[in-house]
Amino acid sequence: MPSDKNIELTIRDGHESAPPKAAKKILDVAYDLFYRRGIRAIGVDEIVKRAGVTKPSLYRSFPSKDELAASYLRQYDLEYWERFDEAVAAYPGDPRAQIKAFLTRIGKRTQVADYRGCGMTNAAVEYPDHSHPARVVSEANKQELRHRLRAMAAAMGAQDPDTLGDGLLLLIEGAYISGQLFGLGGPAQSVARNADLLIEASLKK
Amino acid sequence: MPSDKNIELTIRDGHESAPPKAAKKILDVAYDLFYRRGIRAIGVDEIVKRAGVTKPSLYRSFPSKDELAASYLRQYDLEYWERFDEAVAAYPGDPRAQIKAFLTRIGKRTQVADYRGCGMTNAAVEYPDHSHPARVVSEANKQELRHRLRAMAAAMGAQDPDTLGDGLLLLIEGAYISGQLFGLGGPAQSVARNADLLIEASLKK
DNA sequence: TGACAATGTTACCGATCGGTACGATACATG
DNA sequence: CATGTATCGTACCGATCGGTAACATTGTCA
Repeated sequence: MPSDKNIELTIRDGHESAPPKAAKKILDVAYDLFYRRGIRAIGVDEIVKRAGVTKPSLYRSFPSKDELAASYLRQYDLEYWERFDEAVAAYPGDPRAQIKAFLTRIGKRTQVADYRGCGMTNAAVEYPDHSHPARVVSEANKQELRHRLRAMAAAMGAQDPDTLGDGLLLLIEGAYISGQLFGLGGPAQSVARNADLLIEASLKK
Repeated sequence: MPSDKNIELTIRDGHESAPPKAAKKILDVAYDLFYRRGIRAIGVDEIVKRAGVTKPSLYRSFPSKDELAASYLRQYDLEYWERFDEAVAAYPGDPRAQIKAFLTRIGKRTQVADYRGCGMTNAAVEYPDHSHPARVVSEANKQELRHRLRAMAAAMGAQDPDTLGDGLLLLIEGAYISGQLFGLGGPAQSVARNADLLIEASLKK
């Protein structure tokens, strides 16, 4: 589900001129394959074959497979915050409703066969080395998520905003993982309700 | 941290007689390597080298790398429920305290550099294919965890036991994942407190 | 000592891994 | 039209992947 916007930002840092058309096709295919089947599970040969290009084309646009994986995650990051900001924009000034909307959406997404969870989370599991290009992007995304959740917990008047923000983060990560572990009917479908219960219990009385 | 007990149960289904000594060394090394660096990241050559054995020895005890990975997870499963049952045994008849003890332990374990989360969860992320031998073991472990948590939620008098049990599962999975994502000082350290808040809010008034 | 199971050794297999050298081809601009 | 530039495809690289064949060696126990 990569969008067409901002592709150039994820390729070669956007410093070069117009990005080659092949690069977009490669990134689109890599996005789909990396997300659905895992980064380590996909070889560059399969990517170029499915993209209808050749291997040298890939290495002209991306310095390595690891960097291609990082580009995939940068694209994922863009779309992630788009979804997040949609939920925020839907309920201006009401962080509790924003969280509820975001988690309801996550809960729905998990209830589909072959749901694969969060690409960021999965990449971090695949690459425990903190210096790996893909993991760097992943960790930055999660740090940002933590910041936002803690800020929203504070804005909704939590007794201990950091604890509530972290609790929401745990529920979200749990939903990503259990969504792909249990499939339909799994625990992830209750993430929004559990989050709301936790919020209710964490507000200043 | 593989223990010496019950090894034979995870090798060749335990139907044969005494397990070869080489098999234990192989499984121990594979356990450590698979857990710390990931299954896909480790080749059989590295396993046999670190175990001080040869490749044919590995394939005499394990039919394939995939089955070796499954054996690793069966061993992990044994030790997992040992830890779980310890927490249960520490507070007989008090499921809420049992949960609290288990989650406190998880929270502590996550607060160490290079924490790698749950081997079961990680394996499921590495192998999205539901028919993979390693994933079969992983999914069975998670189903069992869900059963137990829902039963405990019912035993502690939750208004909606299935929702609370699933909520606890989400928090636990979130702790495993965020533990390896954030390292020291991450959200996982608050898993026990958040679980207790959620429990409090979920009990029949 | 004989017998057997377990392990070791060495060498090998085809497939795939990530990555590249190099010449051909399209294309825009003068 | 010519010329340079960028993208293309063919073919190839060494390394590693999971897995095996054939045979020598060890250790144990009767």
